[in-house]
Amino acid sequence: MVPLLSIKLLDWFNLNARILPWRQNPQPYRIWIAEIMLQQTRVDTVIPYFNRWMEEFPDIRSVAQADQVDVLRVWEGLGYYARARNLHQAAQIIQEKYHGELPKKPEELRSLPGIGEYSANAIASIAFNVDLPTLDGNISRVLARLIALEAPVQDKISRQTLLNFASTLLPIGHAGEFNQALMELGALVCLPHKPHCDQCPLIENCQSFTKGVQEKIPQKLSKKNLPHITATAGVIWQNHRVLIAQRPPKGLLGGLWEFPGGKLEDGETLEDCLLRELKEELDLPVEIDKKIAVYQHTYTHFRITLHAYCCHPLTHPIPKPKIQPAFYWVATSELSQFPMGKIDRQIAQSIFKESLC
DNA sequence: GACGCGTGGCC
DNA sequence: TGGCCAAGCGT
Repeated sequence: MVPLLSIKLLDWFNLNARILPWRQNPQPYRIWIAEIMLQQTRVDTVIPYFNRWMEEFPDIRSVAQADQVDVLRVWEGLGYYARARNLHQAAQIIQEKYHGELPKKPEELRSLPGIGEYSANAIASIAFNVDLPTLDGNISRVLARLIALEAPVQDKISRQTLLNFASTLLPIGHAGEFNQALMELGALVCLPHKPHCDQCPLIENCQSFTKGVQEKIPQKLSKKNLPHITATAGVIWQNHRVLIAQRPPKGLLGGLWEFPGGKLEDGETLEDCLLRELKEELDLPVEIDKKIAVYQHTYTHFRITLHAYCCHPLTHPIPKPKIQPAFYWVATSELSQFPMGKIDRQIAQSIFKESLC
């Protein structure tokens, strides 16, 4: 027996579902890639990345066989780069352990790097129509409003309550549509701010609307203020080439390339900071020429003001590529081949276009 | 369980 | 314009 609420939701979804690339041709591989890209990322942002990914990597084997630099290059700009590294690793595991086919069992999906509780059930239900509920930000908000859940949805007890509720609503044989319908309703109607309750197919079932508390649910957790750091980076020139370094394989912008530099310490001038960092990282004394630009950027957990300078080496021999940390001297025309975060890409663009220094 | 992890868009 | 996110995962 399918609850009336679920019937209304599925009917609404049939009429209002957006046409999206991964819905046009819902192969398990495409669903998997879409789910990973959509983690913490808007649909409009994902669409061009998804399409380009499918051109570069049409199947799991092509991902597994790719070099990490090519995977990161396609991912550049999408953020949370561990997703790309995990996708790459997962593709290789699928090749070796699952004969190149995405596994269907939720627990096997869950064991792959980058696939957690949400994604395992989302992929199993959407790609393989396994009858399982799942919780993401949208679904949690929609369900919490339906039952006027006052506790934060992140709480363990809340999550269990919402998952149990979802289970009672789940239409057997249609879990994939049901989960997508809840997410779509959350994305298009049951918005975090100013939800469009007048357009909602579930308005008669919504305890929050009845009580007029839909804007207060789900309860928001207070956020901490972001610390602010100042840093420097050097564009070091030698024979019409510049030096770029690869970041450590994990952590912030892991595996991406950057112009070397680092954080400003207490009582240090910007120039002192840059000279110290280049000495520490590269054992390279330089002359600082002129400032290129100052960049402001906000990451998830801190803000940064980065001062970029043109530099020239003072000694020979100049450093040669090593293994980890790797670094290269590259022509400005080659910079686009190396995946970079936002700030370093801006620096690379400006020195390429304007031939600075 | 808390924290680290990107970016672009919104008002 | 700065704060607040937006289809979470790994440690």
